[in-house]
Amino acid sequence: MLIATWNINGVKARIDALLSWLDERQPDVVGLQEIKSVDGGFPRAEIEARGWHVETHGQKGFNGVALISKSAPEDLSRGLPGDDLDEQSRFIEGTYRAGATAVRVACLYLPNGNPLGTDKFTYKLSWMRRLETHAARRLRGETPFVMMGDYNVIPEPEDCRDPARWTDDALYRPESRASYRRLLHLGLTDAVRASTDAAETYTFWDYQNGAWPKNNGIRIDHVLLSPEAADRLETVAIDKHVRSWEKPSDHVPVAVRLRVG
DNA sequence: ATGACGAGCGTGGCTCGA
Repeated sequence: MLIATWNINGVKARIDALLSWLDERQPDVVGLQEIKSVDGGFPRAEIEARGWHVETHGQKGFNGVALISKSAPEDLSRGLPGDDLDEQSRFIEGTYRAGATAVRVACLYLPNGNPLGTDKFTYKLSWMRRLETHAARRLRGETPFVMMGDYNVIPEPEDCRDPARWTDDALYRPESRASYRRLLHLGLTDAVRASTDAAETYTFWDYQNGAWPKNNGIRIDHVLLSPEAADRLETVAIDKHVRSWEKPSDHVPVAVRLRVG
């Protein structure tokens, strides 16, 4: 089962790239972040016309997440539990079946948190606490669980080109990194780091200052696996070539293949 | 040497992102 995450940075602006990538990659499930669309504005028809199933959790102007899949999910849920007053659309989750195997897949867009010293940073940290609580609950079950998305966290110094530039950024603050480590300590496996120790392994390159041609990137899009999912891990890929396409997102897809059946 | 990002919203120039 091929499961992927991609911060698409505006699904309406990126529909051609999305369709090309779906054709090429044929994922069983892909979680999108930053669709920047309400549910009614999502380009659902073009995607469904090619046989895909679409579930959205949109919001006007920014944020928004979606799950696109070959077959329809079961038990779909929208929104991260733990705060009924949170109106930002950043979480969607469903169960996908392949033969005898069911996999619970969560797609998340974790708050950026900048600038420091504002409620945006406290929102990020409180959102991460809620994610911890949710992950702990999912890990108590035995269904393979994949929790993936744009985490907006640079986990380690080697996950960026120039750590000194990020010291006062919410993506690299000790509090953000500690919270990410607490997720791992629950028993989740970072799929990319389980597959490679290679330097300069990135998933995002800024549009500005020639970041892509200079490979000045950061690794912030992560696929975390429960033990039951990690035991099934076959391959991990970062689809870097997509960053060279016309009108690209600043993020590229990250895909894992799990053994099922 | 200079200016060098992009989407959404909505029609000018903000907000938001990382």
